[in-house]
Amino acid sequence: MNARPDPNADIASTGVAGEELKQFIERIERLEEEKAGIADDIKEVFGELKGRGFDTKIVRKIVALRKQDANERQEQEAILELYMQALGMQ
Amino acid sequence: MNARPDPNADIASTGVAGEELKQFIERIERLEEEKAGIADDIKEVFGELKGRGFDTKIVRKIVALRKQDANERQEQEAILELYMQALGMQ
Amino acid sequence: MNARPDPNADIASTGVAGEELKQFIERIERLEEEKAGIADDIKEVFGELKGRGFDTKIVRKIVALRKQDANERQEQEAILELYMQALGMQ
Amino acid sequence: MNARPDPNADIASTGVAGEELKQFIERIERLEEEKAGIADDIKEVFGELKGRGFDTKIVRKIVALRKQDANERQEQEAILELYMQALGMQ
DNA sequence: CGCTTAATATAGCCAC
DNA sequence: GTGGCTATATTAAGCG
Repeated sequence: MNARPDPNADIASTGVAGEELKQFIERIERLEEEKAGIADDIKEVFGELKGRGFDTKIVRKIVALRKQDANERQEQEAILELYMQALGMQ
Repeated sequence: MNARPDPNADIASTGVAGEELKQFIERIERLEEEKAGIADDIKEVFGELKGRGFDTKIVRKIVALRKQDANERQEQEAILELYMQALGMQ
Repeated sequence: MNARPDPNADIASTGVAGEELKQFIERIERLEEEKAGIADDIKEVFGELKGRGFDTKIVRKIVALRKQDANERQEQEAILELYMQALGMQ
Repeated sequence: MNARPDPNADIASTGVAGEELKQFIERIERLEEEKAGIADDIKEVFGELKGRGFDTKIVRKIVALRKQDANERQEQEAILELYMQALGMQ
C-alpha cells in the first residue's frame, strides 16, 4: 500500500504530485542541457581538428571503429560480400 | 601558407601528425564518455520517477513538448526578423 | 515455419533469393528516382518563385513553420490522449 | 522596369503578391506531400523485404554502393587504412 | 567552396 | 527477444 498510489490523478486535484513532477522535469531538462553542452564541446573539437587539416569524416570513422567490436565488423563485411557476389557486383 | 599544409602526408612518414590526431581522438572519447554518463543520469531520473508512480511515456512527451515550444518560439522570432529585414524595417 | 527460412544461405547456392533481392532493389531504385524527380520539381518551383522576386530563404522558413505548426498540433493531441488514458478518461 | 519590383513590399499593402506567394507555397506543399508518400512507399518495400528475411541495413548499403562511384570508394578506403596504420590500429 | 541547416540512416531504448 | 519509437549521427543540400 502507498500514500500516493496514483500521482497522475493527483495532478488534476491537489497539485502535490504536480509539484513533484515539475521537479523531475526540471532535473531532466538540466541534465539535457549539460548533455547538449558536451555535444557542443565535441563539435568544437571536430572543428579544431578540421582546422588542423584532418578529415573529420575519417576521424569520426576511426572513433566509431575503436568502439566497435572488430569481429562484428568482419562479419558485416563478409555478409556484404556474399550479397554482392549473389548480385554479380564484383 | 601553412607550416603543415598536408598532415596526411606526415602521418605515413614522421608520425608527428599521427600523435596530434591521437590527442584529438582521446579528447573526443573522453567527452563522449561524459556525455554517456549524463545520459545514464537521465535514465536514472526516469527510473526514479517511474518508481514514484509517474508514467515515463507521458513525462517524455511533456519534456519533448516543452523543448518544441521553445524551438517554435525561436522559429517564430527568426521568421519575424527575416520579414523585417526583407521589408527594410531593419 | 517458412519455405525459405534463410535467404542468405540461398544466395550463395541457388541464386533464387538473389533474384528476389534484385527485384526489391530495382523497386527501391525506381521509387528513389521518382522521389528525386519530385525533389527537382520542388527546386524548380523555388527557382520560379525566386524569379518572381520572392526571397527563397523566407519562403522555406514559412513552409517549415507551417509544417511545424501541423506537427505541434498533432503533438498536443497526442499528449492530450495520453493524459486521458492515464487518468482513465477513456 | 517591372510592374511588381518588390513583391515583399506588396504583401503588407495590397495582398496581391501575398496571393501569388500562397499559390507557390501550396504547390510546394503538394509536392512535398507526394515526396513523403514515395518515401513511405520505400519504407514499405524495406519492411516487406525484411519480412522476407533480408537484412535491411545491408540492402541499403548495396543500393548506396550502386550509386556511388567505385573509384571514390576505393580512395576512401585507402586513406582510412593510411590513418589506421598511423595510429597503429591493425 | 565552406559553412550552416535539413534529410536520411543508424542505434539505443522501452514496452510488450 | 522482437518490434516500434525516440534520439543521435551521418550525409546531402542550399546559401552566401
